[in-house]
Amino acid sequence: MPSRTIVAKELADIFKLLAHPDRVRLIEELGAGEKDVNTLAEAMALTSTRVSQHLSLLRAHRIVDERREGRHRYYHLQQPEMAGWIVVGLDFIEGRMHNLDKSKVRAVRRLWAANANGADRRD
Amino acid sequence: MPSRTIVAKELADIFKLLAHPDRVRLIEELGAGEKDVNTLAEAMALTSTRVSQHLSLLRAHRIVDERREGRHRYYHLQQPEMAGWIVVGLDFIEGRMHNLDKSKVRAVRRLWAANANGADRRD
DNA sequence: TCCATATCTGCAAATATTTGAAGCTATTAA
DNA sequence: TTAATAGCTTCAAATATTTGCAGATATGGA
Repeated sequence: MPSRTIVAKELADIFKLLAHPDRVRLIEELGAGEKDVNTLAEAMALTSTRVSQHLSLLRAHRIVDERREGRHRYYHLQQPEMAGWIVVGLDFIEGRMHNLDKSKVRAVRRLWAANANGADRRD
Repeated sequence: MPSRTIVAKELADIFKLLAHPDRVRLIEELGAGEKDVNTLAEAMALTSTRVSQHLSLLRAHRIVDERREGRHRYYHLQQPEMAGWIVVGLDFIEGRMHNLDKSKVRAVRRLWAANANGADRRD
């Protein structure tokens, strides 16, 4: 099988993992640094079970990794740059939205970009 | 609904469109400039029906656009930068592959990056 | 008419999502 | 030291969705 085909398949797999709004948000939340499951669940207004399921999928594909401390599990992105990469993707949805909603996209971009910067500090 | 939620949903929709190897390749092919359906079908070793269906999906979501000339339809990316953005995504799959396959990723990156440059020339 | 492409049909089979209940493990309370 | 609790994970099962794809037919230009 040609390399292009293999690589396209792998890329498609990644995109499949990102093709769920909860998981997109999860990655952006983690772009700001590691967080435990409950913190994520609260921030996203989801049950922790659901968050845990998403995380287990992302973990299986090495998108995130966990660190255990006491009875908490802190998750972080294996490749922190991924959060920033997704933010770039916002450029492509801006054109598809009603004018009224474009400002929302820009607001979210600012929010998420700030989070990513937070992760860069690595303090 | 909070902006973050709306935007995450939109992003997830884009990722869903990209979550098919044929469509990833399609976008990379178009990253090199506009092409008609048959050219794409040959390059990708798919039936033109198949290619046409993928394109119609991408068209419906304004990822690509067509230009008719005689009985041909030439397709191009609405946002040519998208091809380059996807190439950046290769960084994230490199870590997940066996060492032997990493070189394949790099080879494909060179190939696709060259195509994208071709598109920049706009000649 | 022929060619290039689109659309329609229809379905199978895979696939993902979601929820509740049950199960672990580490801490805290008794 | 045992029992209770907190924080998560995992399992099971119902459901929803999809979505991928082939083959036949339609359309519109040359």
